[in-house]
Amino acid sequence: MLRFGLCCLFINHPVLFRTTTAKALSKLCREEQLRKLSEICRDNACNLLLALETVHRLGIGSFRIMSPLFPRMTHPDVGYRLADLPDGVMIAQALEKARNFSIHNDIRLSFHPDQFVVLSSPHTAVVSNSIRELEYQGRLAEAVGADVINIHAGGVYGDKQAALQRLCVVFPGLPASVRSRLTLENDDVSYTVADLLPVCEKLSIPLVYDVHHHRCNPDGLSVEEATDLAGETWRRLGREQYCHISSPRSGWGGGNPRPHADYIDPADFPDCWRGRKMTVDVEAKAKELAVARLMEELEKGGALRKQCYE
DNA sequence: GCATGTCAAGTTGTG
DNA sequence: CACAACTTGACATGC
Repeated sequence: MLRFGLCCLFINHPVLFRTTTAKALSKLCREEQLRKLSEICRDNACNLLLALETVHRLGIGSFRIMSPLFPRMTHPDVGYRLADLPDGVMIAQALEKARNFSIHNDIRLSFHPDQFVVLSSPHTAVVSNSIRELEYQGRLAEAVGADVINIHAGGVYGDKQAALQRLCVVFPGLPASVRSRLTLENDDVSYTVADLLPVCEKLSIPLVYDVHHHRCNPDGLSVEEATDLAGETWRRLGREQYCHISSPRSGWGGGNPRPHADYIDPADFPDCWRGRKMTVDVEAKAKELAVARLMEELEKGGALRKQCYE
């Protein structure tokens, strides 16, 4: 019923994603740049399939694809298109293989653009860069068959409603590949589930509920209420709910609860999530080991609980 | 070889 | 006002 997701990386399996920097690229002529990028993109596209095979073998049902799968693709100086790369065709075929594998084995795929993608910014340059990055992730999501591109609502700039309004104005101008996949996630400093629900309703997009962020940045809703309200945004679109879980590195008593721990404390896993049909991304530094341990512990806990009742 | 500093981008909160 | 925290490890550089 519950499907667990791994975020981007492995710590115990030889699946490595390569990258490069704009600075390093800028020292090369265009032809050399494209040759280098082509190799990296080809390796990463092949490793994506390896990553999916590995999560499938581990019994993990979802995978978040790292944003720089094709590094610096939207960079103003060194950006490029797949068609520009010597191995462009082979790379597209590798993505197609990853797509077929995920469909055949029911592995749900998602993207999570990082903090630089801000649709609520009052600065037009920030917004247009964000749109460019989203377009890139939209094309990628289409190619590999990912159904979610999840972002935060961004900054507040002293007026939350005005910021959310800007986001709403930008949304209809996004390409269909992005609009049909875009989701909003509650964050740990600014936007809560209560803040985002009206926006998600207005735009007809789902809300990704991060329970750790909710605990860091509460809004009066209980975990169960937030889960149900967020769940409704998925249900009415006929889609499977998506949530995030993590545990605080240094516990909940004092200190900063925001940094993520290596593993998930099963006590942080909401009881009301058990047995639901949904995807839960595990945001933990021990990566696939943390997903495996959480799955084990929940099974054990479930069994123990059952014994208690009997 | 190995250690260390660097990396496109935004925003907030702290010192 | 400047800087670290978000999060993050691979790459590039320099010894």
